[in-house]
Amino acid sequence: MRKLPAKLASQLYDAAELIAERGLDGTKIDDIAEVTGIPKATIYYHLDGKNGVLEFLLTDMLELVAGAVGVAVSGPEDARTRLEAAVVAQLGVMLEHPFLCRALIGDLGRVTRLPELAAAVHTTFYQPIEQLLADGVSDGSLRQVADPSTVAMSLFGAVTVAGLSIAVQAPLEDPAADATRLAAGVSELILDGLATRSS
Amino acid sequence: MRKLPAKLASQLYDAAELIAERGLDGTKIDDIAEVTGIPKATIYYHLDGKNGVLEFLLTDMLELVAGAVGVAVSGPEDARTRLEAAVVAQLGVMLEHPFLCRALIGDLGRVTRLPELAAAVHTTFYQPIEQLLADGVSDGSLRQVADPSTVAMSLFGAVTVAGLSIAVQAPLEDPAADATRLAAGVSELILDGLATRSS
Amino acid sequence: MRKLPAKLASQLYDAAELIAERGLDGTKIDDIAEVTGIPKATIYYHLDGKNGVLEFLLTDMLELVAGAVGVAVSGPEDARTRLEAAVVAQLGVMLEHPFLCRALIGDLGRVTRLPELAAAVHTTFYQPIEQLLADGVSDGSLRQVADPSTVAMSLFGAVTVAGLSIAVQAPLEDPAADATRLAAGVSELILDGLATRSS
Amino acid sequence: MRKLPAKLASQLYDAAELIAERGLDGTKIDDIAEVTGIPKATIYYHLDGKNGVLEFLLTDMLELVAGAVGVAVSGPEDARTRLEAAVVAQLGVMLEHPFLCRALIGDLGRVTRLPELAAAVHTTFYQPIEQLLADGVSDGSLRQVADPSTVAMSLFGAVTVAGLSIAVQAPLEDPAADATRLAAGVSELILDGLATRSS
DNA sequence: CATGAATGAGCATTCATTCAT
DNA sequence: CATGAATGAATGCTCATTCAT
Repeated sequence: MRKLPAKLASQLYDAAELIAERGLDGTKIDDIAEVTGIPKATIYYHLDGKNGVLEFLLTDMLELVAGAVGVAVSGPEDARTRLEAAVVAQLGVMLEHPFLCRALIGDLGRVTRLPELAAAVHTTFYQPIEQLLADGVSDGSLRQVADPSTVAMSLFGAVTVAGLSIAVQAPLEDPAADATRLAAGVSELILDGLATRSS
Repeated sequence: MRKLPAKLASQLYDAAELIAERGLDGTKIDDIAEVTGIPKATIYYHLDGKNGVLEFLLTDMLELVAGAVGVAVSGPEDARTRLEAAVVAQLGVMLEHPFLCRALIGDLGRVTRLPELAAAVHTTFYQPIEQLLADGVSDGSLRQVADPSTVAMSLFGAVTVAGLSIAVQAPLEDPAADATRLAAGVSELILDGLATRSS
Repeated sequence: MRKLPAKLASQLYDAAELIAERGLDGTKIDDIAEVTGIPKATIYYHLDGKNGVLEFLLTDMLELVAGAVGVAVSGPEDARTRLEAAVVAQLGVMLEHPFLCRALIGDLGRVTRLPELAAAVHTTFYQPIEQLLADGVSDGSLRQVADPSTVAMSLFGAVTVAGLSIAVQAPLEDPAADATRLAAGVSELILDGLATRSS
Repeated sequence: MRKLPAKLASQLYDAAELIAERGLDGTKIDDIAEVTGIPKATIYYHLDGKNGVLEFLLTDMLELVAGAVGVAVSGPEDARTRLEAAVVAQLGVMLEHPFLCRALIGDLGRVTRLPELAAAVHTTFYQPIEQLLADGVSDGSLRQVADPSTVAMSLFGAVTVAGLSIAVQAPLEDPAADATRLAAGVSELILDGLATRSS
């Protein structure tokens, strides 16, 4: 599992759509070899089998998300603002990589079973939210909730599912714009809630 | 694909854990035959192969969810109250059937590829929410949001992921209680939001 | 293997085309059940499985051939004339039952492996010819050949293959007429040979 | 379906007897793998499944026959002589490869269903005869017959069935000698016929 | 380094056959 | 007698993976 050459890496991305469409089990190494143009044995030479391909692809995307969200989260603003930024960041990456995104979710079971990926998913998606929640209580920009853990999970779900629902659709014209719009809708929900204010 | 006898149906449920744990592709028909006690050929006689098993199992759960949510949604109360009830209902069924639930999510990609299931998922989970959102605006119990479709999706995500995060854990002591608690946390988020009120 | 009711027998013939087309191994009992309209289990009740179906069908045809050839062979005429009549008779039955005929030949290997059928084929096709050859020498209507056994085999081949080549073709308009014409050609060959007479 | 290595090809011939004895359907790929010593998966790598094996085997034999008959047919002699030579040639190859020969006939139905084989059989066996018939009329060495097509078919049958009847028997001591003897008998029939000459 | 060739291990699916009613 | 339901047994084929070159 040496660090694979940039050229191969880029070719490998062509497999994401396949995997998103059919799942990893429904995708033969031969198929991957065909769409990427990389000989089957060469894939094996550089990566650790089929799971290795998925791992490579997703690790890559997770790093992207982690990076973008990391930046958003570590800004100087109050937690509420940073939360909004984080939502935009996550959705931005998701919509830029819809196939990877779908591959990740479509094979969530398998991802769960690959220890490294499972951990990375947790670190990438869930932890920053939890942190922001705590920060928000400290700086007064977010409410104290009764069950922060549940809320963090729900937040993650709210953002991710919204992103997915778009990612499943045909190639987007302008992913960045879509991400912003989507983020606005999601943020509205998670910040203000749905209930009407009695007063 | 005749309507399979009640006895077989009940036996078939014993396969859910297996599928949840390993994914459908990681589960051999032989394994299913073994844990359920149904001869392999008999499974094939009644169902359409491995996918058929999953389809049967999930269809069943979706009907359960649809039923429970349907009751909650069609009550006489205002939309906000019904929304809360729906959340409780969905989480209730999810926590009662954690394995089916995990199977559903772990193989989400496949579920998407099985047309009937995909449609059922949509009808079961998403549509009632969308309806409630509209109702709430009418009866004044819920805010008008800028992008109802995105919000509905997010809501669905918030509830479902929260439920899943619990379902993944070891067998629950008291699913009903957990569902109620979880629902409270989720409802708090989706109704009131996270932002502190300036006034 | 009781004597099966006439109605079933007639229905069973509808399976001949299937078997001719796909071979017995390529034909599922379910297929046979479907085209004949006889429930699968009923076929088993009356016949001895799949081979039983073939055996029934072919036995029937062999009896027909045996009968027709038998009549031709046992006439009062000289052997040469009776040989011609036998050729007409065999071809007549073959062309009347092209599907059975093709089934017989197409699965010749299997037929060979079913002892009763193998014997019946020998008795039906080969023995009468051998007998006529001997008769002809006695009554002076046929030449004495060096190797009667080989010649009998060749004769059988000449007649049968000619018949088959026609049977394979689309349904015949007038099987009897075709048989007569075909028989004339074959008889010309086997009686007069191809060589030009030097004197 | 790459051109398979000579070594494999030769090993594959060991499967002919099996197929001849049991038919292709009665022969498991595992059996073929065992007798040939070629791993099952390797057979699949080089050939197109079970049918592929038969196709390879028979194609090979047909080429042999075609070659031998081709030589006989294209000699400088008159058509009658060449016809005799062709008969010897065909029978020669048949008796040298009794198993292939039996496989061909035992699964004749299947052969018919494999387009390439069907065409090859026609080209190999039937066409040369038809040609010779025409040549013979031209050079005066063979009689003009009323229905050349039927006669060609019969000839083909006469030769082939005679060959088969021998091929079915246990391994021959001296195939070449047998072929010659057999050919003599067959040629006697097809050249001179059976009828006694009135004068 | 890269890869064409080869293969071990695995498994879903089929289907003939049985038998209780 | 006839048959719908059930299943034991069998097998063709796939595919991830290896390795010699």
